[in-house]
Amino acid sequence: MDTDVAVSLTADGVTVDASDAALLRAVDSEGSLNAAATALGRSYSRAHKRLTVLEETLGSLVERERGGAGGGGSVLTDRGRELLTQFARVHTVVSGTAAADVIALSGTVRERSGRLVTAESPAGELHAIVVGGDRDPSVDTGDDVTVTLTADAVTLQEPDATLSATRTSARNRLRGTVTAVDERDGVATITVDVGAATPVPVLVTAASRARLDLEPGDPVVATFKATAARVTRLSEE
Amino acid sequence: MDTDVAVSLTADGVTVDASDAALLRAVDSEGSLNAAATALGRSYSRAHKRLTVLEETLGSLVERERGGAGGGGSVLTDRGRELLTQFARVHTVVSGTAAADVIALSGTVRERSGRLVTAESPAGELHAIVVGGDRDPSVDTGDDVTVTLTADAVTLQEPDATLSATRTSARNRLRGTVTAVDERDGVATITVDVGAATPVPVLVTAASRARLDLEPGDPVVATFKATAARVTRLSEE
DNA sequence: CCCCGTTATGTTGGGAGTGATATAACGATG
DNA sequence: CATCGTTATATCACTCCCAACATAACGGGG
Repeated sequence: MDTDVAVSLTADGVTVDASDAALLRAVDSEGSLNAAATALGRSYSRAHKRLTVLEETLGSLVERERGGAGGGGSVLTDRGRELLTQFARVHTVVSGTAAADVIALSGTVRERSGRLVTAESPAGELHAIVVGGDRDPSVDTGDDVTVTLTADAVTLQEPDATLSATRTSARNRLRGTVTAVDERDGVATITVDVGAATPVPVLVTAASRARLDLEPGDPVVATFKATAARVTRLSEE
Repeated sequence: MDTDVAVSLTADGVTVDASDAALLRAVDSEGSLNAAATALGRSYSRAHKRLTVLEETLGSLVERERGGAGGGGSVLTDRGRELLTQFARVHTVVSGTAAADVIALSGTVRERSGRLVTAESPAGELHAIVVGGDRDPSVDTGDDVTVTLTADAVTLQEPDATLSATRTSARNRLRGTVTAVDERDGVATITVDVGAATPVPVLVTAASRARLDLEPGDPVVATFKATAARVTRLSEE
C-alpha cells in the first residue's frame, strides 16, 4: 500500500497539473509545441488549446514563432521557466514526504493558543500546530487528537544531552529505547519505542547512526519541531 | 499560486483516492451505502460498483446487510476503518507540507555515498538525500543540484551553541542573519539570509521566537536534518 | 402476508474530454 | 518565388465516465 500524490498549482481558477508541466518541459527540450505534443503522445490541437488557456490567466509562458527557416518554433519565456521550476520544487518536496514513513501519536488537547496546540500523550507532552484544513473543525481543549508527522522530521540525541534543550527552538522531546535498526544505502530507519501504542520510525543518516552508536535496546531521546507536526481531531480519521 | 495535492493509496493495481475515502467516511456516518451516495451527490449504482471493485482486491471494507427492519444497512469493517485512518494520516501529512514554504538551495555535488549526498553551496556545506524519483537520473559528483526542503523542517539556534552539535544527528548547519519576522496565530515565519541567492524562510513557534529573542539583524544558526532535504539535478527543474 | 428501505445488477442516455483531420497563415531560406 | 515545418483555428467522431432509471432480491416488523 504505497502512497502517491498528484501535485498541482492553482491561480485565478486555472490549475497547472503534472501534464501541463510535462508539456512545458517538452516544449523546452523539443523546441516546438508540435514536437512536444507528439513526443508526449498527445494531439497538437489539444496541447495548443491547453497552452492558450493557461496563458490566458498566467501570462505568456511560451514564445511562439511561425514561419521562417524551420517553420518556426517555440521557446519557454522566463515566466514559463519559473513556473516549471516552482512546480518541480513543490513536486520533489511533496513526493519526498509522501515516500517517508508516517508517525501518528494520539493524545488529548490540554491547551491551545493560536495555531499551536499542546496535548498529553502516553509518550509525554506533545506540541504541534493545526493546519487550516479542508473540513477540519478546529481542535479544542479536551479533544482527542492525533499528532502526525514524518519519520524524517525526527532527530535522535543521546539521552543525557539535556543541557542544550534551552538554547534551541522549543521542541518535542520523547524518551525511548531503540527496538530495531534497518540500515541501507547510507540511510537508517531507527524504530524507537517511546511509550506510545506503536513504535516510532525515525529516519537518520548512516553517519548519525554510527556516531550515536545506536543498537536495539539503547536508550535515546527523539525530538521534533512543533511546526513539523500536525494536529487533527480523532473523529476526522 | 497556492499548491494543492491529491493523495491516493495504491495496492495491487487499485488506487484509493480522496473520493473513495469520502465514500467510506459517508458510509460510516450515514449507516448505509445508499444514504452515503446521495449524501455525496453521487449515484448509488456507481458507488456500489466502485465499492465492489475496491473490495475485489482489498478485501471486505463494508459489512452490508439487506432486508430487515430499516431495509438493511452497511457498516465499515475493521479493515475499512483502518484504510480510512491510514488515508487520513497520509493526507494530513502531505497536505501539511504542501502548505509549508519551500526552501531551495543550489550547489554542486562533492561526494555521494548511497542515497546521501554532500554538496557545496554559497551558504556552506549541504547534506541531503536523493529520493528514488520518477524520471530522476541519479545525481553524481560534480553535478549542479538544488537541495529542497520545507520551512517547517529547519531549526533555529543561538549562534554560540556550537558545543551540542556533536551530540546529535549529523545536521546541516547554516549561519545567517534574520532579515524579517512575521508572527501570527502563535506561529512565526523567520526569514534568514544564509548567503544563498534567496533568503530562507523558517517556521517556528511564537514561543521559540520569543525565547531566542529574534529580531531583524540578529545572527542565528539554521540547522536541518539531511534526511529532511532532497537533492535533485538542476536540469530537472 | 404485506410493507418498506436497503442491497444487488443491468441498461441507457448525456456530457466532458480528446484524438484525428482539415485548412489557412506565416516567414526565413534557398 | 516556391518550399517547408511550424503556429493557429475549427470541426467531427470516438471514447470514457457517470447520473438516471429500471428491476429483482432480501428480510424484519406491523
